[in-house]
Amino acid sequence: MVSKVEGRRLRTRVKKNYVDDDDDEFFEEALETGQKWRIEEKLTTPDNYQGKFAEELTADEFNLSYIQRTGFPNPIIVKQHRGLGLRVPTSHFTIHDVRSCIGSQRLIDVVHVDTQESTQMTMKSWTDYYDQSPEKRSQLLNVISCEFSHTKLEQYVESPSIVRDIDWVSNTWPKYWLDIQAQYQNNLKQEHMYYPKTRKYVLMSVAKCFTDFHIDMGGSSVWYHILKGKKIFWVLPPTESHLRLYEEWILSGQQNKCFFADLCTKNDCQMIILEPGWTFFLPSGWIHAVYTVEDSLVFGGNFLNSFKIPMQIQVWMIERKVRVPDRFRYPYFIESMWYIIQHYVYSLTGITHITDDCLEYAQKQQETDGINPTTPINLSDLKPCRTSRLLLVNNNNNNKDIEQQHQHLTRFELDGLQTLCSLLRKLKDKSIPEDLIQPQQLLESMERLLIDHASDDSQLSITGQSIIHYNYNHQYSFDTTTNNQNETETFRGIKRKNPDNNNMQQSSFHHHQHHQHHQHLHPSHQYDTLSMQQPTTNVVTLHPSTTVLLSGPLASSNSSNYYPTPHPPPPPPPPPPQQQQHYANNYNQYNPTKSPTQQHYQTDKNTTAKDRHKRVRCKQCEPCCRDDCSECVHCKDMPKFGGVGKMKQCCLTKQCIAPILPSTATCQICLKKKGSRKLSQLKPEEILYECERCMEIHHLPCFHTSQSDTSTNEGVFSDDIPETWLCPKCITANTPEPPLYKLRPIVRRTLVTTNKGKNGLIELPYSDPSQQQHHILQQQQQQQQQQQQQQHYHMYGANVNTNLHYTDSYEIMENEAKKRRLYASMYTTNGNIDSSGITTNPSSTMSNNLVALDDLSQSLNDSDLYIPQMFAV
DNA sequence: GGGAACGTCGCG
DNA sequence: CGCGACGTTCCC
Repeated sequence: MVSKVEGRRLRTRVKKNYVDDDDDEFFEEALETGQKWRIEEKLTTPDNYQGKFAEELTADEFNLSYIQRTGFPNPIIVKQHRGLGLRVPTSHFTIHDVRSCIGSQRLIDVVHVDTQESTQMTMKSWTDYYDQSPEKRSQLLNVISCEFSHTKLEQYVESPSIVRDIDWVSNTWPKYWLDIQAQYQNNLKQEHMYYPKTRKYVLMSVAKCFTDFHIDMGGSSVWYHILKGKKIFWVLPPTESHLRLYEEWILSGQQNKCFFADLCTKNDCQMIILEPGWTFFLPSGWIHAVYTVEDSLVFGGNFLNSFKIPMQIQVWMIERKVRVPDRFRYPYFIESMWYIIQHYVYSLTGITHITDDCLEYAQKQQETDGINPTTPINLSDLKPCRTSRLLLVNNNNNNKDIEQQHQHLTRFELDGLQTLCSLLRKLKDKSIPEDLIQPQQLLESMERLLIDHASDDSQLSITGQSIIHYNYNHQYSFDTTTNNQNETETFRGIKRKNPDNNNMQQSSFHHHQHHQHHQHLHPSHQYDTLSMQQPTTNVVTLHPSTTVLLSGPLASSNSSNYYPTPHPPPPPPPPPPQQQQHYANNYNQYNPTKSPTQQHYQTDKNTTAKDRHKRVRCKQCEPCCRDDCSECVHCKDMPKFGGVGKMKQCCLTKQCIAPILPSTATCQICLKKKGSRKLSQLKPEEILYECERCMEIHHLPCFHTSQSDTSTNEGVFSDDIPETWLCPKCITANTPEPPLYKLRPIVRRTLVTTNKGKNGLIELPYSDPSQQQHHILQQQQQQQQQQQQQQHYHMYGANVNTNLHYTDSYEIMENEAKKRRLYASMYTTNGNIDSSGITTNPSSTMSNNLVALDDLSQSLNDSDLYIPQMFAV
């Protein structure tokens, strides 16, 4: 332990309130005497970090009422996540599954732990690195900023419902921007970010990774769920003195000389050890560092919320002051604030400041999604208007009604919104979203509302209900408990008269006609701080841990123009650009309006359903082997969980990662069926490959016998989907990539297990016996005394899936690749058996017509005609 | 709600 | 082991 931080004098002096940046002898002294600290020392001296901040709560206790009551002041640990509304895979989920879901070719930001600098690599390279034994890893690499919204992985992970209740993005950011993002997500040439894409991160860290002290961007709060591995956090509350000290520490640029927590007293910092299965919540502004004890897989997300506004703004100011590059700051921070006041004004008065186009788009989406075909508009989309006290008085309501209907705001919200309004006033017309009508009037409305609510009763504000809650992902939401009862009364006025008319002349969306729609754009809208420049990197991923990068190469980069300008809303969103793309990119796009494993195929209008080749679940991957979660919308509909069984859809957590060809799939040449044998039991020449473009299915020998004329080209095998390639024929013909919106669905088949436990009993994961009773009663009412009588319900047991064999999706693909190499070594291009026999060296495949994706990527470059997108690294 | 695909079981 | 009847799952 370096003595400088042990000295009492230093600790007492850090307590002083710093007034002047330049007058900081203490800090200089600490840095001068400092030398590179060693993490091992910090790990073995937990006594130095004895702060008592973190609270351990149950999932039930950490609810919205808790936040309304306390303002979420301290870190929270929830050890049993059941009841949080959190959805995560089982611990059998691996980073290879992550790779299968987000794509081998996906670029991810990787932190070099030694320097805390960040570079990019493909997901494939990352898994190769991770697979090495710790001794063989030449350096410590850490992935902490892989945002996976709009990929296939999205469906397996859902944030805790408390987060979704209060998160600004989920609740107030116009949905069409999210939809546009979804369409562009997998275009590697398209880097725009259309909303603060910070909701779902996967963190993959090998043992001994360390992330130095930092504050999450924009003062965002965080949730983490430790799926595997163990993490150690050092956390410090965002007090004035800590923040000041932190600022200086960052500006000193000498973080490696000094372990930040050692600048404070032992009661200022708490060391928290997080175990697998735990969920951790860190409030806004907390200064923290993280150490990874063992290889770990963590899911998490960053979110802004209305209970932490002053701290969010303070951190935003600090970031400005210490010049954190825009790309590492919370994107659209100011725009988010405009949207949140828009939402508050709307929720409290019923007046919307969002353009008609946006609302119309939301309405159309509802219709096309078919979520609620009988109602023209999603009711959770547009909350019933809460009547403000002022309006009620104006409407001559009596006092009793007023008090009953008045929506009380918490002190945290009132103070925060006050601060927020003053900031927006100061910024004048900067960074106002263009889809806001009359923003200055909106700001005034918000300020008037704050006066109106100044005397709100903090007790009455604890409602357990979120004022801003909007169920952003309705169809795939975990909890469907937020149904609105007040629908008819509130929304009777909502109807577009001229849906085809692009000119916004109607004001029928508004309950209060003093709104001037034709002035829909504020003349002085500007995007000074966020105007778009052509970026130089591929996929934008934000670094939630901003400041650790300050000393890196990116710190000096001019990225002030990193984010795109949000254009006026163009609903419906434009179709994605028609570019040639390799399936490695397309396949991992997740289209939430379709079945979650439907990203594989193109649609051809000329082909009928009969011509299509369907896919079935592999029955080996982690999701295939799970039990029904009992909590998702599909499960809740199932009769065995008390539902009516109308949806008849597979559990959302059980969507197959690596769907395979069905046993009825037939080779186009020899007409032989695949049969019921497992993929692993097939000989190399017996494996069927389906071309992702022409959809034809062949055995490799059959293909090469029949296609000797195209032998100059090589097939490209998928790294992510079994039994899939891009056939040489399509490469030669340069068959165009079908547009994304024509992606063809696949069919999944029978499950590998039923949910019948021992003795045919069904296990129900109820933690509360009364809830269980309730469902049994429901069941009995619905089913009468039919054959259901022999079904008994048991508490959820710990012995889940004990007799199942999980196979890593990577294993499946590796197995396939091995066989391919074997095949390639045995057969020459024209299908004759090569007398040289088996070759184990993979590089020998280069001499054949079959190469793995990676081999090919080495032999071609950007200008190659066939699959240019895959090399966009 | 139809119906394809597939698992299970009994029979030969 | 192959076959058909039957039940289940779940895409459409």
